[in-house]
Amino acid sequence: MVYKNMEIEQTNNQSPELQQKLNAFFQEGSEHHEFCPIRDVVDRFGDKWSLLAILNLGNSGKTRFNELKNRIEGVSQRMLTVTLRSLERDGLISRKIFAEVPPRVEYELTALGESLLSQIWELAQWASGSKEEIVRARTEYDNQHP
Amino acid sequence: MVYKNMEIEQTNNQSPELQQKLNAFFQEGSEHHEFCPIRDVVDRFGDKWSLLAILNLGNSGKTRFNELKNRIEGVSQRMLTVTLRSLERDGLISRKIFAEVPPRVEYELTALGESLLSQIWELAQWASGSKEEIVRARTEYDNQHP
DNA sequence: CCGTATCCAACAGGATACTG
DNA sequence: CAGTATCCTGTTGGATACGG
Repeated sequence: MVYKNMEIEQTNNQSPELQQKLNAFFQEGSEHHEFCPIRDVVDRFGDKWSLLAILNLGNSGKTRFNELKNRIEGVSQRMLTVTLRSLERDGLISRKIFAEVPPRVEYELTALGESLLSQIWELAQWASGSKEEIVRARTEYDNQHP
Repeated sequence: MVYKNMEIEQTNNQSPELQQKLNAFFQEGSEHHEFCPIRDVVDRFGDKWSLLAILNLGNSGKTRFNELKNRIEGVSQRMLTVTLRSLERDGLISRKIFAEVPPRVEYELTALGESLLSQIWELAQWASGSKEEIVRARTEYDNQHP
C-alpha cells in the first residue's frame, strides 16, 4: 500500500507524541514508496487461521499436526497446511519432520514467532478490555439504524 | 471461535509468564464457550481497508470523506463507505454530518479508536523491526523450496 | 500420520451508474 | 459532496479423494 503525500493538519486532541510518530511514519512511506509494514503484518495473521495457530503454538510449544488440528475448532486439513506453510515461510514457526513410520511432524514458534506472539498478546489484552464497550456501541448503533 | 479443552504440555522455553497467561486465556475461552476476543479485534481491521482508515484518521484528526478517499490509495467509494460504517458501528470512529450544501461529513477517531490506534502502533513497531528478518526468511524458504 | 490435488460455493470487493 | 444500488469477477476456503 503506497501512501500519497498529504497535508498534515492536526485538529484532534490525541497524544502529540503518537501524532508525531504517525506523521513520520506516513512521511517515510510516501518517500520510499514502500508498502506499509503494518499491512504486511496484518496480512500475516489477518486471515482466518494464522492467529489461532500462533496462539496455540504459543500455548503448547512443540505440537504435532493433528493435535493442532484438533485444537483449532473448525479448521480443515487443507487450510491448516496452507496456514502453517505460510507462517513457516515467514520464519515465524519451524517445522521438524521425523523419519518415522507413521510420520511425525512437529511445529514450534521460532524466536521471531514468539516476539510476534507477545505483540498479539498485548492486542488481546486491549480486545478483552474493550470488548464490552464495542458490543455496547454495536447494539446502540443497531438500535439507531433500523 | 470456540476452543476445545486441551491438555497443557509445556515443552518450549518461552517466558513462563506469558505461557501462564496464555494458559488462563485458553481455559477461560473454553469454559465460557465465548468467541476469541483477539479474533474479534482482528476481524475489525483484518480486512483490506480498516487499518488504513484508522491510521489516516489517527494521523490527521477530523477528516472528510473525499479527503480520506484521496489519501487511501486504491480504495473505492463503496469500500470506504462500508469500512467507515463498520468502524462507526463498533464505536471506533465518529461521523458528524453538517447540514450544508454541498454536504460535509467529518470522521474522527473516538477515544476507543485512539486506544486501538496505539495498540496498532505498537504492532507497527514490531513490523518495522522484523520486516527484514521476515523478508530474509521468505527468500531463504523460496530458495529451498523450488 | 501428514499431507497434496481437484472441484466448487460463498463472499469480498471493483466498476459503473444514479441520487439527496 | 457523499453517498446508494446493481452487477460482476477474483479469491478464500470447505469437501472430497487420493498419495508417501
